[in-house]
Amino acid sequence: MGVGRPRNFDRDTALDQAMEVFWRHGYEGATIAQLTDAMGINPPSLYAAFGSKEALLKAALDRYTLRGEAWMAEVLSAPTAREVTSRMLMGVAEKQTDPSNPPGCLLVQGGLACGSGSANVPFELAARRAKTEEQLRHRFERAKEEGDLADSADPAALARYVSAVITGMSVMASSGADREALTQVAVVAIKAIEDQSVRS
Amino acid sequence: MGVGRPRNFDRDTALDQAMEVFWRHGYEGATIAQLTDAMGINPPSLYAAFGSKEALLKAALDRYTLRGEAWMAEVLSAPTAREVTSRMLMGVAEKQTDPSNPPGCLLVQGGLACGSGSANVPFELAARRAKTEEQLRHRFERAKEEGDLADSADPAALARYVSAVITGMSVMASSGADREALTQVAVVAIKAIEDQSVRS
DNA sequence: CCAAATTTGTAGTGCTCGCTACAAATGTGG
DNA sequence: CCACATTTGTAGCGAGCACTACAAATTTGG
Repeated sequence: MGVGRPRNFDRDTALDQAMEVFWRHGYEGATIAQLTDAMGINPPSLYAAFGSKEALLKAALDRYTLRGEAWMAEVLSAPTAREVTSRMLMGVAEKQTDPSNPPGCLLVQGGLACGSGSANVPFELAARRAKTEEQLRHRFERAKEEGDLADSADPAALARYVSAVITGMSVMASSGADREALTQVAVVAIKAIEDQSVRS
Repeated sequence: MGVGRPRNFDRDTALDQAMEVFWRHGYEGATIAQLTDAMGINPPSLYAAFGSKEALLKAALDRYTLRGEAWMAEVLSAPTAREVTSRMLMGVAEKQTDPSNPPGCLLVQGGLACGSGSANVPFELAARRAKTEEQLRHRFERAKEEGDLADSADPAALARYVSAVITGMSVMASSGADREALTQVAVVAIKAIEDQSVRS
């Protein structure tokens, strides 16, 4: 099997370091020098292991998604649309101000607008953000079938709304808002969903 | 007065072109070559008139703010907090999908995360976003005094909330959401404010 | 202990970046 | 018509970018 000199770094650990650099500086703002520095490797090792700066970003995004999957499953398993939204937004307020990570969300901080050479990075990030919205939409569709959301409710619109609030909170976090500020936003935002819930 | 060769471009017109480039590509993604191209001038003219790339951005931001001031005044002049929020969010849905501009909001697209050399650009943008939030907060404080918002309402939290929704809508717009999608978000978002309004 | 395979560290590559030196062009005041 | 002041266009500066050629180092298979 393993013929040749073995690599002396762990791929996933290095990826975590790269993730943090992209998170803090964005795709374009992150330089290969910063990345290799944080990852503790040299450029040839980076390119041998990941292929290119953009491929490294995608690998980091995959890992970012993976990291949140368990939490996301728990959020979606809440019994009602209101409770799903509450867990979601409260969790976001907490996670986006977790001091062990850069503030905000990598899928937003990574880059909304890029130079002509990296034009597809914003698309890539948008596509990944859309997945969360889609998961919420499916969950809200179920909530409507279960009679938990009002018949007049529009699951797609509600999912878009929650997704927009999450993104807004993410931007606020990245510009220094603390956990209390984000929690306040979450509390207000949940009221809009309560409004469309069938009271018990 | 005018001694020396006169410049043969209009400062504000050039600024509008620069604004569009920053809006579409972000601060870091916009190159001097793209900017001078769009502005129809050469680099020395740009630097003589504006000083640096970052100073050009600030001048463009000033103009961006100026451009929205009349609309903002009209929004804030609405009679109730609910109506202010409605005009605000509906207007945002419209403006951020106006095909005569790049989608989204320059204060977000300009850059949330930057490389180490442009670290203060995100701060500059955040400070300008905060001004809108502050205007909303003052308006909501007045609404509370006027008995239009419930005694239990927190004007600062509501302003933060509306500001977050605006930012979220802006990101959605920049990644291709159409006017209808944004309007749906606005409609849902307004319900959270209605919830804290004193019914008539 | 040698040959093949792979990674590592050094030291660059060509390119594009923001920015500017310089001289020609174009205006005003005397 | 002549200084003088300012802008313009050309051409290119040093720096930093993503990326890589290359040789030394380190492993396994025979």
